Amino acid sequence: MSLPPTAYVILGMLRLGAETGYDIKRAVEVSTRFFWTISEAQIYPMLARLDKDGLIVGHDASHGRRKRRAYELTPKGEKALIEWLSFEEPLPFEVRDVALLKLFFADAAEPEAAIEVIRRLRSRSEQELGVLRAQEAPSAELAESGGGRFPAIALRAGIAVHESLIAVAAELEAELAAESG
Amino acid sequence: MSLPPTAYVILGMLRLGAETGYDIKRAVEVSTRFFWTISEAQIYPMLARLDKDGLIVGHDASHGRRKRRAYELTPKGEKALIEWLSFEEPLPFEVRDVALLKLFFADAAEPEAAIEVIRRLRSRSEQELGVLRAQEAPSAELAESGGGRFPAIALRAGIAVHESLIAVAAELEAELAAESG
DNA sequence: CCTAACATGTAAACTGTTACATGATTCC
DNA sequence: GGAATCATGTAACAGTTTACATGTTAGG
Repeated sequence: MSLPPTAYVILGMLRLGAETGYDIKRAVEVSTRFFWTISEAQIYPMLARLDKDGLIVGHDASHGRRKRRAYELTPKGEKALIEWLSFEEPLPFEVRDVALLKLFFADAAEPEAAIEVIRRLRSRSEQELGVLRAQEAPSAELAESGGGRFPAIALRAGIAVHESLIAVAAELEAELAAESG
Repeated sequence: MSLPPTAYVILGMLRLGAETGYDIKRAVEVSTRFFWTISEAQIYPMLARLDKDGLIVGHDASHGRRKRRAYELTPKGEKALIEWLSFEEPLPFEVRDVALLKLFFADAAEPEAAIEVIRRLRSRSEQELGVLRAQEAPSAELAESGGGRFPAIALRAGIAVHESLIAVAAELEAELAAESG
């Protein structure tokens, strides 16, 4: 019974305290989306499947008339999560980035336009960095309250990636600006 | 007439000297795949479409009995490529990385298993770095022969990303080893 | 002679997103 | 009263990959 990474995102988020599909969605938006995105349309069917497979259990937690279904990990689900963490498998690093793609082909453009391509790449990464930095405080809090230190650590990795992209872009801008006078 | 990024990969590669679908496939494998992958099954249909749209022209270039179809950019195609480079659009940085995902959820594992997760992440990025570094010489050559400098520049960005991931992982390994040691 | 590389293409399957549909509750 | 947030779910669509199908030619 092998599960897609999406399933482990859900198991992992339930372990970190999320209860509903909606909780998971919000948690992903501010954390794992930097290295693994999942959408609503994947979450709800996957919750149903994991429940059916006995990795999680759901119960009705409606507030009055408001529908709400809360889930928690079963021992079997926790075991599956832990085993996945230690499972040896290929770990491809897949990136889709139009900004870097444009940089690669920037020889086709005029020098000024090429510099602009780099500027936009840097600006994009600066924005991403801002979002990531805004998560530093909440995830440090989570770590101190005993909720786990690794979310903050993974955040550090994401920050490092964008910082290095910004550094390369800034260097490049200086180089190219110097050339064109 | 808006085209998917895949179309620009093809236009860009033709501009850099590729002639056939096969050429494009090989070029992508050693270059753009680090920030944008495309497969055979996308290349050939897209070549046909771009030809139909007048952005490229194909002619038969068979060697004896060996089928071969060579394409080149039309002025319209080159214009489309240049306009795309300057086109303002959102530039999402999408990453799919199981290694970072496991790092995020590593609190569920025993400390030693968590360190192993980091080691594997580092080892993965070291391998990727090796592949990227192997491209430095050929892409520097391309730049010196007047074939364009930006492929080498984009490579620098890829190298920087993995170097920063390796640095973070090494730091982390030392931190965690000191704690458990 | 045989293997690797050259070369083109398609069908089926799979994955994932966008948009839609629906409605309750809380806060201003 | 209205907007934002909480909350669940599906259908249609778009994009991508895998596997298959086929054949040539250069080099060891």
